Amino acid sequence: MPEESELDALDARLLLLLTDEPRLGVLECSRRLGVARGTVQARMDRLERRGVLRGFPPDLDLAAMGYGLTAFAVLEIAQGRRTEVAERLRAIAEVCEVHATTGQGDLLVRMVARDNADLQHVIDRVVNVEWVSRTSTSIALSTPVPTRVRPLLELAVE
Amino acid sequence: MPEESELDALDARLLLLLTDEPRLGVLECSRRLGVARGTVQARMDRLERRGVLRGFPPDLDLAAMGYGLTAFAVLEIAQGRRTEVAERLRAIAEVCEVHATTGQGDLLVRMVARDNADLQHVIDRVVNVEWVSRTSTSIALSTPVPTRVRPLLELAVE
DNA sequence: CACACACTAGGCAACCTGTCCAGTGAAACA
DNA sequence: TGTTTCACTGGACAGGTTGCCTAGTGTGTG
Repeated sequence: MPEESELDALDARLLLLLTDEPRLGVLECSRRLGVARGTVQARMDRLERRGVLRGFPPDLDLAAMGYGLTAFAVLEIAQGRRTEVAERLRAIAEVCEVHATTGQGDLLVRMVARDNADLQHVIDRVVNVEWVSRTSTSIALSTPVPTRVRPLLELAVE
Repeated sequence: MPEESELDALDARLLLLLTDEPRLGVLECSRRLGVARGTVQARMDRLERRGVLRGFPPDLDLAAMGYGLTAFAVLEIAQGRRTEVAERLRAIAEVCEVHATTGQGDLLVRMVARDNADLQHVIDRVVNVEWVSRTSTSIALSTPVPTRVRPLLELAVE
């Protein structure tokens, strides 16, 4: 039984369809793809089992929720304190994402805020976390390419 | 008619519920929240109209799809060429996200790759884009805080 | 006091879901 | 070559859900 972690064309077409119109049900998908309903159902089950398809979380627009500002911070932290720092960052609601990256113990943080005053406050909390030494923060002015997976799916369709 | 871009407690509880169990239908949500079905329906319609709720896109695990590596690049670009550079970056499938940030014309790029060789290839394509001057790239080793919105919703519940 | 508004509670037909089943073609195996 | 496995098709079924609508209630505003 080969690992087969690759997506075949049908998987990719299905995911592409769901990406464009997430509300579609299994039946409608089967019609659009020209396959039987059971097939679509089986594919979705398999994708979930394999962990490729995690689910269908609501896609929220933070800006529309009042969090119009996004900022990134690169944190340089004390040796061996990544876990502790990450934990403290996790406790800050406005911190939306943290990545540990190569380099001397760096963390890349994405955060949001309601306005400049709020952002100042959030940044303060982030950079004042214990064991954080040097930091450099920059504000997102625009997002020329919003988070996307579509192109990778298109590749998989062949 | 006030702007009212704020979420009230019910909105937040609904979104929280959908965040945890996205598959729930309107009826089930109404049961869990202890309100009438029509109310949930009305709230969801309103959230969509306001642009807060964009939809329910499939959440794909790129690692499970074979793209196990994530890298970030900060690009310094020639004055006034942000649009052109962004366009060329958009054409690269592995580029999953681009933000324009404060600083001297910087772009923050997130990209993925299948393995080290592939990553090398992707990075090359990104940093060789026209008008890109200095670049600095780092590889994501882990993600202590995966993309999340939940804490902000919890704040809104009060 | 009247009106608008949000919510509740219920009813209806059309549709979809989960779950079976039998039949087919192709690839893998002995 | 004959057999088994597997994915897919096409169809069936009951039960739940959706979209849509109506009527009644309570609250806040002018």
